[in-house]
Amino acid sequence: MLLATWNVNSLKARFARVSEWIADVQPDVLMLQETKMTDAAFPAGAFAAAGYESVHFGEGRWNGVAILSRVGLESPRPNFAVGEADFQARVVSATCGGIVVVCVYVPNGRSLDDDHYQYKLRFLAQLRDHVAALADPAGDVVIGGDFNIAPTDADVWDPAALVGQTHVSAPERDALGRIVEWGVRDVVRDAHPEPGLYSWWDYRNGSFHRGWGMRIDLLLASASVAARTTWSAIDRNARKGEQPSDHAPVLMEVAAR
DNA sequence: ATGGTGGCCCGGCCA
Repeated sequence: MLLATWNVNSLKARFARVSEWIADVQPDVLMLQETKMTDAAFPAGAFAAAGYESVHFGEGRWNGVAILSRVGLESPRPNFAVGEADFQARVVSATCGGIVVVCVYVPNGRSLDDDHYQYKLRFLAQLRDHVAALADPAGDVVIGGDFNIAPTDADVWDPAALVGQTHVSAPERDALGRIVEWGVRDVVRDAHPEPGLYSWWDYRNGSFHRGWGMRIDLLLASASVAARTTWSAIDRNARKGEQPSDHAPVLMEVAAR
């Protein structure tokens, strides 16, 4: 079973590229972030024609998350299962092929002194509680998405350039750590210890070609899924070419139980 | 590295 996550930075702008990528890669489960569309605008029919059930949780201009699956899609759930509903469309969950799939678009944070950064930290705490309410760490769970956090300094091109900024600060890394401690592993990092592995590059300054990237899109799997993960990768080729997203898809292959 | 891009939608926000 091939699972993937991709921040597409507008599904409307990226629909052709996403469709081509799906046809080429044939993922069984695909988590999308930043669809930037309403539920009414979500092209569920086109995905159904390609063999995928889907659930979309959108708001329109910003955010928006979705799960596509061709191995079944049960118990679709927009937003958080515990606490107050988030005011933005940033998390959607479902069970696909026996795996509890949580697709998340974590707030950016903007800057450490911004209210949005405090929102990011609250969001991460609630995400941990959400996952704990929906799933058992002894079961099959994958939390995938754009976390807007580089877990360690090995996940950024130049740690010195980012001191004092979001994505690398200790509080957000700790908040991510509390999700990991609940019972998931960063399967891409487990398989690829080398530095220079990134999933996002700023559109500005030729960052992609200069290698100025960060690994902020993650696939976090429970122990049983991680143990059956046979392959994982970041498809940086998808960051090339005409009208790319600023994020690359991240993939993992899981053997049957 | 503090913005030279790109998405929303059409001036300004967001990443």
